[in-house]
Amino acid sequence: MRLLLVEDDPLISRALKANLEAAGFLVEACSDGERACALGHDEDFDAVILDLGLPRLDGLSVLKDWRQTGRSIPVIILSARGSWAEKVAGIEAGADDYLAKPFEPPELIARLRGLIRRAAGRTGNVVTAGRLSLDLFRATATYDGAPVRLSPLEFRLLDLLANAGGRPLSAGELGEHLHGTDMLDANAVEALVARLRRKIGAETIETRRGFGYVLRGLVAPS
Amino acid sequence: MRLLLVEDDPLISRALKANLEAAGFLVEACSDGERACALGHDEDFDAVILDLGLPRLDGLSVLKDWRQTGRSIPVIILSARGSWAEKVAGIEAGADDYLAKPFEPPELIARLRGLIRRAAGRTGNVVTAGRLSLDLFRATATYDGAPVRLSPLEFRLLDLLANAGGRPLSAGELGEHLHGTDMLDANAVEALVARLRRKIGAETIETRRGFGYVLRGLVAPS
DNA sequence: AGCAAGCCGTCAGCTTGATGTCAGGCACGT
DNA sequence: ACGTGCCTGACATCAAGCTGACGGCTTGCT
Repeated sequence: MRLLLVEDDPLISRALKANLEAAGFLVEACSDGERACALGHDEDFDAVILDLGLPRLDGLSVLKDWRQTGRSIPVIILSARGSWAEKVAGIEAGADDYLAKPFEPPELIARLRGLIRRAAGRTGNVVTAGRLSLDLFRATATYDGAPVRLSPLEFRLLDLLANAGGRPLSAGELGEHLHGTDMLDANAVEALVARLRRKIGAETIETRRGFGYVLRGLVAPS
Repeated sequence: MRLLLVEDDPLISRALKANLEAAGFLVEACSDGERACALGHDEDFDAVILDLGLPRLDGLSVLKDWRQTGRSIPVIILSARGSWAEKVAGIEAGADDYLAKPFEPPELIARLRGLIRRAAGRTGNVVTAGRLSLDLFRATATYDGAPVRLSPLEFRLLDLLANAGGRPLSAGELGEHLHGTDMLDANAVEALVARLRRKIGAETIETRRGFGYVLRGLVAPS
């Protein structure tokens, strides 16, 4: 988990960095708005902690710039001022969360985890659908956090559903894509689905009679 | 924008509801955990405002239940207690945001807008006709925001009407297009329409005696 | 090689929801 | 008022899907 910490007060920055690293994050710190803006564009972070009072370029402006150029990194805003008008401005600028100083590091960490978990569904190789999460790159799956052993076909089936973005895929379609050459018999797919359901929970794969199968609770990867 | 407001204090609930409605939200209020849980499962909301201290079923439990069963509705938690341990628990249970009482309604509204905007993610090609909306991509429909289960033929029937751009389609025409090969009996179409009306509201499909059927309040997709 | 384990296509029986049909009942246009 | 055209509740069918069982195969280990 790689974080960008943008905070001009060196004391706070250092303390926070230590805290976050202790929590297992990889932290990149920077202290002015322009550099933050550039880093946000050039590198990939799982989340950003953004202070509002910054030299050279205000935090809100940095955020707006990212959002306007399509960067969708999760951003949590820090501010010394606790007025709700501030918060509103931050959220409207596209922040994903807001935290007023002073705050307890554990809260920040919890919020970061929440943000990252939620953002994971739409970024990179991890897709979540309800209690299931798939790492498409490493070909692994977890259910309720516990790893699940999936056979190759089972995994590809889930992969297809996950990448369908909510469109129901019929047994026919699935069979076609699963078995490159000939179409797999529809019943074979049904059997596969049955076996999968036993592993990852029946509710995860929803049947839409006449349409096909859909992953329930899918966070669309866009 | 349809909201579910879960709050047991009738005073707060009423005031908040008024505020939110003034802000243009459609608000459904309920005051106990079990009902909230059921509503969250059965209907579709754009976001949920969830109080923690609830009779019959605690707010956190409600939230966990939703998350475990794959409901990914944005949830913002309210709590009288402002301890960060509380917040952490809420966020780890899957809340998308947290607000401590007392708070200013405008802040709640701003946060809600932020949440909904972020969750909106992918909408796809959606057609609306009055209180009905059809997602042609996902083959789903909602009526007043609540999901409606449609059979394949029902869905295709609506699809045809939606793409007719206001021209009335006779039972004969519909029967022809619906059943690729032979023409479907006109009465079969009538029966289909009847079933459909029971699901999506009688006023949505208008009968033009002698001409056919039209979707009322259709918004052209192109 | 010999054996056990795991993967996966096929079958057959069963459950459930989808849909065509029928027979009246209602309503609108004249 | 009257006669089509439309609406609908009930029913009969039937296809879509679900499962448990089985057996052929491949893989890995001894």
